[in-house]
Amino acid sequence: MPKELISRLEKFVTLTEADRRAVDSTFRHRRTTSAGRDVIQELGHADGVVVITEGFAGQFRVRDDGRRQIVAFFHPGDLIHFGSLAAENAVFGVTAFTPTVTSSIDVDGFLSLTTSSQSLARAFWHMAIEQLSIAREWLVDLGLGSAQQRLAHLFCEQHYRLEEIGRAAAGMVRLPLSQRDLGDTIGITNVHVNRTLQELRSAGLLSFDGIDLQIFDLKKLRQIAKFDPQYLQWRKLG
Amino acid sequence: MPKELISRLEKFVTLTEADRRAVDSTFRHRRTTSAGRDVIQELGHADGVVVITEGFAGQFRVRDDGRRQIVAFFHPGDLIHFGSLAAENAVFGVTAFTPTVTSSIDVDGFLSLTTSSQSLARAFWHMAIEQLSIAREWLVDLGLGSAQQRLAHLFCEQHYRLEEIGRAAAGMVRLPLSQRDLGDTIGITNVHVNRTLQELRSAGLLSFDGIDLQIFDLKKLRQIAKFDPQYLQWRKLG
DNA sequence: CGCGTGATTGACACGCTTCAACGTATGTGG
DNA sequence: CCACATACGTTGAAGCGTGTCAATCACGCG
Repeated sequence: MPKELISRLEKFVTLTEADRRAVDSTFRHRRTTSAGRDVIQELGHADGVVVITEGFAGQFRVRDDGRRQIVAFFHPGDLIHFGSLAAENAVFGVTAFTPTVTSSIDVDGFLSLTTSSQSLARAFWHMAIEQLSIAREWLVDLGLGSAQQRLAHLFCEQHYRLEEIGRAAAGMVRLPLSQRDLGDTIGITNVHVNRTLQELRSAGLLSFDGIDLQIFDLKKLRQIAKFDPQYLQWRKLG
Repeated sequence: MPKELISRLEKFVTLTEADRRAVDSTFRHRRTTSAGRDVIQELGHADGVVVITEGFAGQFRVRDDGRRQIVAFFHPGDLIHFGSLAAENAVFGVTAFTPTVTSSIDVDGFLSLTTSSQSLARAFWHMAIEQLSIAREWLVDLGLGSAQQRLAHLFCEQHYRLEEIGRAAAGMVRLPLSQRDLGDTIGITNVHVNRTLQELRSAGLLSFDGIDLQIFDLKKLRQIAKFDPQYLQWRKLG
């Protein structure tokens, strides 16, 4: 089933046919979630290691006062949850921005998978470390960037990641996020997102309508964003 | 050597004597770094998986304009680098706030270690996921918190983590950070850190002199910080 | 057609930054 | 032992980026 996962793993290592079959036969529990629903409930009991195979989802926390912070975006092939490998309950929820398909595996099965093949172990480690790397890059962004810079950085990263998995065409990517969603990600209000978007638009850098993002001047946008994709690049190993 | 690492691993799983010996014999390359120096060079070539066994260090990025963002703090037992498990070069540096001792292991050795024992695999996975969890908690903090709340949160987390490894006594922990360091962590200027510290101090919540942090009213501080240690708590497995 | 959700705009308020000055402690070389 | 340098902490005043509040607009849907 999860060919999206397999091709992601092969970003990091070369898999044998046996590796591929092993992944294919263990990630079984398939589930679909419609847009607007939660794939993982915040504070809900969530077991297993979960991968997203189709759709677009975001990891978030909601505070008592209703304010929300999005801490990650997930595209096909991304691991969205590490189940009871980690805590009993999920401390972050995951919501589906589009209809989403996920596959999961229980933790013991996951550990068997990674102990049976060093290639798989290495590949899954890479995937986790990549997420850590992305989260820390976001920290740099939130800590040092202006609203404009943060928004540009977000767009650059999503564009890069979507292109990497073959979902970008001529600078165009699908990014179905409201201005509120964007604000909840980069830590500013939806009102200010609106104004900041207008700046980027009127500078001729991009167009964005809440669904599709079209980048006209990638080089300049990356400059504004101080976006250097090194944190998303890895050497592939045997 | 790395008994700090072993006791950290045992936060997550019960290790066998063989597991302990395996860890003990593989993490060998011992290195010391004096305060103020970098344990890992930003953009430098850095191989191996590295654990800190003594001291206090921070992971950071410095931008062209000289501004710095600290993205993680490391205490004894923490993994501070995943070497070529990840990218060729480190995209974040790690600097020593106190004299620091680290042990490292080459990546192949690390993978052998984790494929040889499911307990060890599970424990190391937990350690990585815990770091991911912390990074995302920081994102929530930076995205939603005021200066006061962020500073309080930082203090609460460091206190919790230090207490966990037996380095807190009666609300007192060693935290040798300048006001600039604090600001570079929570994304505000050193000037504003100063003012914010005064608020917390004059509210009778804590005292801090750049070296020692003494918390007088943990409950109220956590309330201000909206600090819930759940993201640092894990169930221990056989 | 009427409603709800999201986008847009304007006016005003405020938290934090910036800049600059000054204090204090520590260390160093003459 | 003093002169000086350096690093960090503290304080004040002014400016700016972003938040807040509120109104209006645009669109899709039942």
